[in-house]
Amino acid sequence: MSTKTRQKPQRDRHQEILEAASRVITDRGLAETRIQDIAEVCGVSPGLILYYFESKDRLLAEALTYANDQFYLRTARELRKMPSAKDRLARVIELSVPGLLPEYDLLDEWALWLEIWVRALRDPDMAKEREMLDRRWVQSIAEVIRYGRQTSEFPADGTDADDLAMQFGAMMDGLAIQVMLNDTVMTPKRMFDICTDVATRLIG
Amino acid sequence: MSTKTRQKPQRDRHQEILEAASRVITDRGLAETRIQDIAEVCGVSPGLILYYFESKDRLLAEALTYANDQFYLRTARELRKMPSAKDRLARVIELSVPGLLPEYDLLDEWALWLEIWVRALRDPDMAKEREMLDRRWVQSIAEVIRYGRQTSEFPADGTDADDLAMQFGAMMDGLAIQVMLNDTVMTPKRMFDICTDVATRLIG
DNA sequence: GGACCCTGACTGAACGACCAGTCAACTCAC
DNA sequence: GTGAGTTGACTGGTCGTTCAGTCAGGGTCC
Repeated sequence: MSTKTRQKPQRDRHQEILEAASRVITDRGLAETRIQDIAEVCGVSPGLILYYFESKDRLLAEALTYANDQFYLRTARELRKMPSAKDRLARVIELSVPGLLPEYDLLDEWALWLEIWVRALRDPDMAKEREMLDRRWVQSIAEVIRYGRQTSEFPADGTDADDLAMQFGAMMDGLAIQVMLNDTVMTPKRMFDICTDVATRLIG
Repeated sequence: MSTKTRQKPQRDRHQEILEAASRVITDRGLAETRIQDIAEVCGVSPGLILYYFESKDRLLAEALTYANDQFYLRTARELRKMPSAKDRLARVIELSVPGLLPEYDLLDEWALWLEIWVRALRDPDMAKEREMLDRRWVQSIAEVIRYGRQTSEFPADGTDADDLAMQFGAMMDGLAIQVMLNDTVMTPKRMFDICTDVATRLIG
């Protein structure tokens, strides 16, 4: 919508800074991220960053989960619109393979996960946050399974949907790490094939 | 326990520093590791660290893989001595669960893996090194499987041993991340049970 | 055996680069 | 005019790296 006050009130600086920060973190890595870098991406002075966030540390912590949060919300919305459980599952797999879909920055998403994990090692708050993000994602895989069993697309006699989702998710995490790190053997396509194959065998 | 008498030609400073460095990295994290910290653990001046290593960066890179290398060699030796393939597999699982065995510092091993991954994201040399370490480990799982099929402890009609080892290894990686990060649901015991269960179903 | 020198491990003060966080001053919409 | 938003120079501290110098042991020559 058009506004006469075209500059400031419209622009959400808080969010803008979070986006810039997660951009810089994916590019440079958490440890090499400087306030100056974030300010430059925003086209703003370094002082302003500290005007909106009480410290660099807090900003980085928020930025780490921000991008993942956005990704989850987008994906959950997308999945809900698909009528077929098989399509939903296929989409989940596609979205879990780093670098498979060029239109998504899945490599970036995964790079942020790595940084979250490292930080969670020594920051209990981040550890809690990670668990929440992870649980939520595994939960939505489980829901796809339950949905498919309900619509009879998947056989209903298998393992508990939550356990299945958890094991399947763990395997995808492990594979994604290899793909993300440019493993010569584990290419995006290979990971996709493996996941599809395992899904067919375990889920339906 | 170290006396200030300087005469040990036996003492390998290079190795001593690598051990101190990986100790500090596991305690403080790669990003928070200072040369001063490493020097203190060695009971030595900061200058000496740079006397043995051309830069902090090189030292850290070496230290990251050093501990994992030691772990692998120790484990490979141990496995070779066990006559039963089932015992070997059980041991591999035990050794893959962070925090399960108090006598091993498995949490430390895994914390170093995380740091290796993050560094490998932007350091091609480290990426190559990681792939080598990973491949070696998966390979030794595959060998356990092949060994068990040879001794008829495992059924021989299953999937290709290398593929199996790779999928199984990936799942353990994913689960280990959760355990390592103090997930409330994924405890060491639960991971162990899941791995044992999956191993029984997939391998034998 | 002792005087001398050489080597190299080791020290720690000093340097300089870098950077998070502060703050006084400025802008501009209301 | 007020105050939220914004600037950018500045401060204080940290830390990697350098380097001139110390010191102990061993070799060599007399």
